[in-house]
Amino acid sequence: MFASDSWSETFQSPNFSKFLEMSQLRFYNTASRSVEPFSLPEGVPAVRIYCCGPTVYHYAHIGNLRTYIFEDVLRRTLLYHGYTVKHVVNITDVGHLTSDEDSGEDKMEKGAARTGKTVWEVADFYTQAFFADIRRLNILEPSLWCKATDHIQEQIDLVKILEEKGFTYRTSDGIYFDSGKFPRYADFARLDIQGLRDGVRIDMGEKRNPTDFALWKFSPTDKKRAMEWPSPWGVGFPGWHIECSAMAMKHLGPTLDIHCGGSDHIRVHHTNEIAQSECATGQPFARFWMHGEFLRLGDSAKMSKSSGEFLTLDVLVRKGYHPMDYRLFALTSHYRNYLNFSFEALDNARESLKSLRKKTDPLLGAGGSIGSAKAKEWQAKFREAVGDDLNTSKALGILNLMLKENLPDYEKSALVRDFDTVLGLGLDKPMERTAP
RNA sequence: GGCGACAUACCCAAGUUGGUAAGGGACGGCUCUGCAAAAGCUCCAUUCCCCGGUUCGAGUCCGGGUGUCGCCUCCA
Repeated sequence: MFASDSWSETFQSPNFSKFLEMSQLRFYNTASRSVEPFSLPEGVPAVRIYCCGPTVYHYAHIGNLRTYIFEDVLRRTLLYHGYTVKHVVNITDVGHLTSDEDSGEDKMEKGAARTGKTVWEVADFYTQAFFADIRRLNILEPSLWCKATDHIQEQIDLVKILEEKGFTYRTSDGIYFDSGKFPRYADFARLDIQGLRDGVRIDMGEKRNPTDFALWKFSPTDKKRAMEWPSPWGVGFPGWHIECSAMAMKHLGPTLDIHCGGSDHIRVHHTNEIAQSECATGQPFARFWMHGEFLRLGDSAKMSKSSGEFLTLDVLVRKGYHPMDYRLFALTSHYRNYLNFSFEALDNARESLKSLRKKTDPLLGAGGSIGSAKAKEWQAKFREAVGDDLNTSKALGILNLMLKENLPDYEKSALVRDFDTVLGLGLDKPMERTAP
């Protein structure tokens, strides 16, 4: 072995093994606050993913949609890396109150009051509107959509288990989870329990701990709720958090591989899901927790449904943008970073998609497969970028560079199709733009 | 007030374990048409909020400062 071998070493084993290592999927796990290699436990045939879905009391705004795009890219990346995926998303159509203190209004009833419809009509209307958004954004349908109101019995059963194991107590308005009996309660969100206790603003009411939450709420005595069910504890409705645990475990088993949601869910919702699920089963609830960061608005407008004004996909379409413009916009940044939304930025994305399509459309007719070493290299780069905690921004850069590369059209065509299985920009078929 | 995040060109944005700033859009220039547009080509950060420090070498590490934002109320 000569010293001059350094050149050939570059193409031999040390780097090849490094390449294999690098092509391993890596995801940021909120539970550990670090990027970890992802793989499936022995004997598990499919990746079990549960994503917190919409509360269907209003339209989804573009911030919500950003999270679903992130989850879609995750799903597509797992498929791209050869995994089978069992993906469950819930539709919250009952029990989500406007406050985590278990004292606010029911969002569904609020939606009904606003629109003059029944809660069931409201749920159906916004569920359909949500599905329409999902389709327009080219988001893959989950393996299963599940509605909270279709799983009332499962939720009651889960509360019963918690009751039998001594994790619950009764107050005048419901059955509560006693977070004081789950020592690891604060760990996931790294909560400062003492600080919460000291916080003057929290009105505990009959709760034993500030972090306790309702598992089952009793219907008010003075009026009849539109949605209520009998239970061993009295007529009422399930608390918001219990639905996710009940449905996730029913459809995916006691332990999930990945649980997703928006970053706002870390502190309360997911912390509560972990507490109630792990207390019920004695097993870890999710191996990976992945959270999408918020979209931010440049100035005055707030991404808050509560404020009454927010941007929906429909609004963007009415302004002449194509849903894929928004998808590309979302893909330009990393899902764990804030993304600043402005119409100037969206214009950028639109122009960017136009010029991208100018390069890829002529390739549409060219069939072919990825054969040459050079093409395989581009594929490996893309695969590594997207597998590195979903670095879509980098992946987009690779797409652009690849298109400039000197490769035969049939290979470029094959690569575009290949990349688009993850990007989901619809580059594999023509796109018509109605607006100017 | 408490806790936390972020700060890269006109805009969006990537940047593994420090090794000498991806990509996209806009703008400008050029080519071809030429009324214009379209299209193609090309240019575009000696520099990463500021000040110190460690280092042969820092956007990347450490300390301090400034700024923006978020959470502690509802939000994906």
